Amino acid sequence: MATIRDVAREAGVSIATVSRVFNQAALVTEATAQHVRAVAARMDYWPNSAARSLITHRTHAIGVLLPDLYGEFFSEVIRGIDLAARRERYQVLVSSSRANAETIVSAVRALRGRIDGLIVMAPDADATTAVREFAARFPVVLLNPGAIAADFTAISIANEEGAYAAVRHLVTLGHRRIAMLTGPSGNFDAEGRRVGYRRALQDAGIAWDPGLELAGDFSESAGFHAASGLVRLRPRPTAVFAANDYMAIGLLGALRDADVRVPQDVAIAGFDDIAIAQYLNPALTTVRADACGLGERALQLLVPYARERRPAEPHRETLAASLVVRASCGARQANGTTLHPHRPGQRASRHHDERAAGAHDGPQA
Amino acid sequence: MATIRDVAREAGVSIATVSRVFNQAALVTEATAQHVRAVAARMDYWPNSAARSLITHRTHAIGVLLPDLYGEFFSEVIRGIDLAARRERYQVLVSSSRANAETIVSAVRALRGRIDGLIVMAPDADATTAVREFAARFPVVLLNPGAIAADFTAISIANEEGAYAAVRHLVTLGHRRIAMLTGPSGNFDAEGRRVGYRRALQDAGIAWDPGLELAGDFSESAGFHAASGLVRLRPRPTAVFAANDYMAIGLLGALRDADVRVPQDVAIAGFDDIAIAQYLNPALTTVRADACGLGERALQLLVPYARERRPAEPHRETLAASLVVRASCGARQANGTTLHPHRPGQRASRHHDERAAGAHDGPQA
DNA sequence: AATGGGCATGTAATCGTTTTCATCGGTCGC
DNA sequence: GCGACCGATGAAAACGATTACATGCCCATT
Repeated sequence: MATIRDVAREAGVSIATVSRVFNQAALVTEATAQHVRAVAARMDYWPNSAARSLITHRTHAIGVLLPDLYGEFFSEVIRGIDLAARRERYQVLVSSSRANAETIVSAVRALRGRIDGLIVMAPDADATTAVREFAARFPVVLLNPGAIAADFTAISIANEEGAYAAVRHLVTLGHRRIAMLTGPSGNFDAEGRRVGYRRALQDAGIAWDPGLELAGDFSESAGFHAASGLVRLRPRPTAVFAANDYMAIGLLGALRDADVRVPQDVAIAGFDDIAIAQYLNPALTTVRADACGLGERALQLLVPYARERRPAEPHRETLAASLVVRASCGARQANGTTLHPHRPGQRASRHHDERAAGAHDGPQA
Repeated sequence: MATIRDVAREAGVSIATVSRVFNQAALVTEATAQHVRAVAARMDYWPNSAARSLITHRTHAIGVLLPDLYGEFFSEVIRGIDLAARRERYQVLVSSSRANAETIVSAVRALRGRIDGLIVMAPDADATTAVREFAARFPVVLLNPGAIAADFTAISIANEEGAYAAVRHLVTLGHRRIAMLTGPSGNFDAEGRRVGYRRALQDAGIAWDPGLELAGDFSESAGFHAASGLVRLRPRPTAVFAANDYMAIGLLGALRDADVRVPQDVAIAGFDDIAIAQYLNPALTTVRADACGLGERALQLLVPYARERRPAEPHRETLAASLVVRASCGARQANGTTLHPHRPGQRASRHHDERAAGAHDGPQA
């Protein structure tokens, strides 16, 4: 592989000149520049990034730390980050880890020196505290952290408002006995959604019943298993708000097996609007969380700090989550499972149905 | 940030010794080593990877080039790669690009010097030729390339055998008029599946009817739109094999709107076994392609070459694809949409139903 | 004609490692 | 008791770029 020295010799200039040509930095005669570029192209030269980052202290790469590379939500987040990174000409180094503090610290350590900034998905307190110290002297943006991360730069989904909108929708349809299938305790998203659920009940003048909060863990099987507990409740709830779509899907499957009709016997709403939500039968009413946009925005936020390699200043942003009304709650569109495909693409194109009641419809947090 | 020099001074040894301690390479007294490690830990020292790779010519990172970061298949592939990379202590640099040759070349160029090896998803001829030259002098593993990539190291899904198994299943159920919803022309996966479809018909003594091959592009909307053409065919096909699950899902949605019953009026089979296939109504009979395993295996294959930085020797591997029988084809499990959730996890755990008829059941290719 | 300024280019120091080779005790064999 | 050897450590030369500073050169100004 040709080095800058080879190119310089071949082009009859000094290495400084070659360097300048490749950094469009300074004043080089256009003629010289063109000549150098031609020689470099002929020799198939490209600056060695290790040498470059050794002296500049910049890698032009950002790291992404995720609790686990599983499920559509994460993959959409990565897609958003990648999209924005391509625009900004940054490389993306992904690293998943079990969500415990220890592995996060070791992952951060392994990334050190390879990246200019870091995006961390911090779904619980453990993850947040693990990067706290690091973030004090390095550009870090957190995704969906809880309130404890007040001194970070962070961006989150409007969990509470989204959940509020979903539950209010159920209330509007006449439901009074509304159960919730919660996410794992300690998970910030899960907590936010639970809070939104309770607030919506309260605002509707419905007394909160702890017996109606069924414990889940965001997995399909949790939704599946929750069904048996659900149908045993007396009186049986007429509606269920699941903290995410996967659980709603599991629940839907189990209810079908148990011959409980949705939405006639029980209305169901989820959260996330994963791609298949609209293809379920009945199509799932859910809250759309723009995971891709979340990733994109996180990178945008990070880049200026990454460029200067200074810790990000505390700043919080929230991405609206909007309610998507479909058939599973029995709203007027109940029979209108009509799909409106457009935007053809490779493998999976994403279609968006009619949106209703944005998160902003809910009361201010 | 402390450098090796600081640690050496503080520990009262030379930098060579510190370096040796961190590379567990050579003979250093255990006492010295412990002391150095203690000092390093106290100073929060970690070797600078740029300096390291400048001199060793190794980055301990591998690149992943995907046509687009969209859809579950890709995200599962990345997950597999990440899983294996973590075991091998390699970092993963992901880079998506439109699948045309030009952007692939520029992506490869941007990755150069940052990675020790590269995994390329090469769904068509363009992508394959674009990396051909590069692969001659750099470790590259291709994912799902077509036959033209004979001189590469590559690993693929048994598209043809999987499709064969699916169509044979339909034949076994008594179907004679079986349509296929194809993938984009030029796409290797799509081609392989089409070939498997035709061969299964031929082996069953069913004449091939070009009118039964409906053009699709792997998107849900393609499946949706194909429905109208399908129901207009006379006599109407009694079964449809869709080249991937997304199209099967779109088709399912459209047929529901058109009041065509599945599987009673039309049986449907897909390909990929995406996570939600089992939750559809009816649950989708499909071919399980182990995307995660594909990614894992690709990394395993790549690592030895990456370590030595020598081009991979041509070697091809095929990952079996197995038929998963569910209700959408009306097999005996038709009413048995029972789910068997297990393996609870974060967000999305993946459940596997009973498998039947592995790809190996099909005749040898 | 001498001086100064600006612009293009070159020289050399530097980034933080790894690694070759030299050095230096100490032990062993005789 | 002495040379050979061996095992631990150190000194210094890479690796391939960036960039501060020095150096000419040319032209304009006086």
